[in-house]
Amino acid sequence: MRSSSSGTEAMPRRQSIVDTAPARPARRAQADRTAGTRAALERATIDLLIERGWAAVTAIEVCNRAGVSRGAFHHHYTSLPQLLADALKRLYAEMRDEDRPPAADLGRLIDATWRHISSPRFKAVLEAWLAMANDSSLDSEIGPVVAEFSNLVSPANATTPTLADESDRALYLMARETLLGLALGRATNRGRPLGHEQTVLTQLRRIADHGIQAR
Amino acid sequence: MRSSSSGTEAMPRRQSIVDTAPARPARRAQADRTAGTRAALERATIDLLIERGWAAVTAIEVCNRAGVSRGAFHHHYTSLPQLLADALKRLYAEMRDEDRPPAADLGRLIDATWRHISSPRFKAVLEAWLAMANDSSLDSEIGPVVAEFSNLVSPANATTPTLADESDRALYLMARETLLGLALGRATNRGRPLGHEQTVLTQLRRIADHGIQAR
DNA sequence: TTACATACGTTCGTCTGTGTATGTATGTTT
DNA sequence: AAACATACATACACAGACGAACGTATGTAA
Repeated sequence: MRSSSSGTEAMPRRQSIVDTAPARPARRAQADRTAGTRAALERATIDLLIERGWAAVTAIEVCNRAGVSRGAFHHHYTSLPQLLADALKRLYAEMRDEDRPPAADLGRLIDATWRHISSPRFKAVLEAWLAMANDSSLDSEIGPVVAEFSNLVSPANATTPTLADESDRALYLMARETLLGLALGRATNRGRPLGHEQTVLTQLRRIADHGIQAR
Repeated sequence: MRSSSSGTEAMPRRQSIVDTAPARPARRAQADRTAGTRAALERATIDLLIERGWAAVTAIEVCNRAGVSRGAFHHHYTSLPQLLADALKRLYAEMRDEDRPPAADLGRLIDATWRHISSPRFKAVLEAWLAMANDSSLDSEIGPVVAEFSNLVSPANATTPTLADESDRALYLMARETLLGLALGRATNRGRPLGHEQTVLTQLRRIADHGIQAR
């Protein structure tokens, strides 16, 4: 519900100058309550998404976990997908804030990508991707947010100046898929790295560092 | 209901020799019906799993798609997870039957793995993996089947004689993760390959063919 | 302090899905 | 052809989840 304070839009006011400076410096406590419960709900949503998958994210479960009533939930969000969308937005914002300036070379770029992908929170992104592929009606509500995620960890990065070199670009694209494979392995292993993860990572790093040879 | 019925069969029969050779060569038609509807249900299950994901695989949907009644379904399977398990077993059998003798070199081994992973049906495996990670109670019913899948496309292959060489083994493990990343990309793209898939595949093949160099 | 807006709680009807009878038809055996 | 088993259908009872409607409490402005 937009806070377009009542009446303002329709009738011509005599002293409209007066409220041109609403400058409401108060309005804090309420806003804080709102921010608090919204944060609680959205965090509970993401946690649930990571721990038990998309289908388990039900309004009831989220509310229980966040410690708020279903009424409170419905006061802040019109529907469950709405909550999902906002929760993913928050997650995206958090992950992006941790982002560092663009990496200088291929190795560091891969490291940066791995930093994102290896986070436990990345499972939430996986779940969102799958959910969208499985139910196209979600596209309208959470599509835009998910698209932003793809930018965080995506071939779009592959156009950065760092990858001007064509073969570096191909190498990065490949590395990204490898890392996604590892993330998938973690996701299907309750977040724990698989046994061969280190082997794969060092192999990948070696390739990134030394390029390709004929043997 | 056990047929411990009225006396008749309890009495010693005069020509009991007659039924000592039951040798029922008939029993065809019924068996065919059974096989037919079971196949229909299991195929519908897999199709649904691929198209709309784990959560969408509901008994009602499966029955509608297979064109059988819910009663028929419950006649053949005690529960929905039971059907899922049998459907996955069938899928596994199909994929394994297409398997060829072990590849001779690293490149062919990667190709063979990619043949499995790039199949549209692989999305069903992905869904099963995620579902099991999200709901541990599924472990008892579909856990064993899913474990067999892991054998089809897994590091277990990495112990084949073909990969006696240690660096080949590491390379294969990495390649497998890369391919899984690509499969994930297809799954989240409604089965269509992503734009950079070919780039990644040729890059991967080049590495497998030529090894690593210092540049 | 009155008047209102916002935040939250509770109850309700509905829908979808599941498994359990119980009925009926079609094979199968003797 | 009678007796039985198997295959399938319909009806029912129940559980979980959703959104709407309505109630209450607590901040906020006049």
